Amino acid sequence: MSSEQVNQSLKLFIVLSRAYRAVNENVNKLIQTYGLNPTEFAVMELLYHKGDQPLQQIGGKILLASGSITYVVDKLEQKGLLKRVACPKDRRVTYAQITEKGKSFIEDVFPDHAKQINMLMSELSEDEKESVITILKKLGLSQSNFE
Amino acid sequence: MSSEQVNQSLKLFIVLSRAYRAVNENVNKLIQTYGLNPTEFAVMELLYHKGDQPLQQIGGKILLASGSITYVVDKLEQKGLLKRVACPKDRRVTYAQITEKGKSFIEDVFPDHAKQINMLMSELSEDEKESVITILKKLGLSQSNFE
DNA sequence: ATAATTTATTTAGAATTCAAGATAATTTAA
DNA sequence: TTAAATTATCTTGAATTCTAAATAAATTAT
Repeated sequence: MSSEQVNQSLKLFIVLSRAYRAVNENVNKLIQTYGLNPTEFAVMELLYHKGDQPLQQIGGKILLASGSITYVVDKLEQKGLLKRVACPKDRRVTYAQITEKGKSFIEDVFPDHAKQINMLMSELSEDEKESVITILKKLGLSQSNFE
Repeated sequence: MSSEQVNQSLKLFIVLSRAYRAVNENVNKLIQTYGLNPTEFAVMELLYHKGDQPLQQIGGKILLASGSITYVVDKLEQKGLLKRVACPKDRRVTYAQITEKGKSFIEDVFPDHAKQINMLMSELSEDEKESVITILKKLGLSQSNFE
């Protein structure tokens, strides 16, 4: 393993971090204008696009500890954007389910949200996007080899 | 702007987020073994590689609010890894400066740290790394156009 | 030179997250 | 069947981050 190779990997890590944080900071500012924080918005997107979710699963999908899920779901429930629904088959399990108000919220906000994200990516050509998607997907998936 | 283009951008955002978070989670586990948290480690790396920094600048470079810088620098100062040095030319400014202990710490830890990060990137070829670096650099730099 | 504005750091308090343990339900194994 | 182990959620307390305001110094404009 050459030291040049190591340097290239370090550089990749730095560039990946900077790009993600820079994009994410812009996306987070967007989300704030909807009156939610990024975690809350992630939960709403998940429920809207993937349907009801056991609380447990939410943690896995948006990378959040179990205690934090309770907190976020409490807040969204207070805002009327989702409700807890007991699982009839397994009484340990609680589903988070989007409400009508929650559905309207996402439907109001999401089309413009997507366009704004497209704007943030507008410096890249379609081919560049395609190739980054392919390579980063590979990189992301490989990370479970190192747990 | 076609809806296919928007979908591609959304996909890029998701893949970028997942890849970053997955890699970062592995890197953070590494850093924990050194007895620092990721923010503290980032400050130490910055001081080691880029020399003394006005507190203000640290915030810009590792994306941290001014109040948080005070907190992190306090902790590193308590651990003896850096010290505050007054700027003689501008008495508003305080520099963070790495101590001998801090220098030894980084020198002990960094070579292996870099190798481990290289390992985390080992699923990608040199060419793939090169092309992601180029494209993500462009993406990252373009984000200031949207502030 | 003085007042107003800007810049750097710190303080204070709130929000968010995590880790560890508590509780409750289910499953497994003796 | 009962005990032990596992799984899901919630509670608690600590750690980390943010925002906004306070303080202090420097700069700009009158």
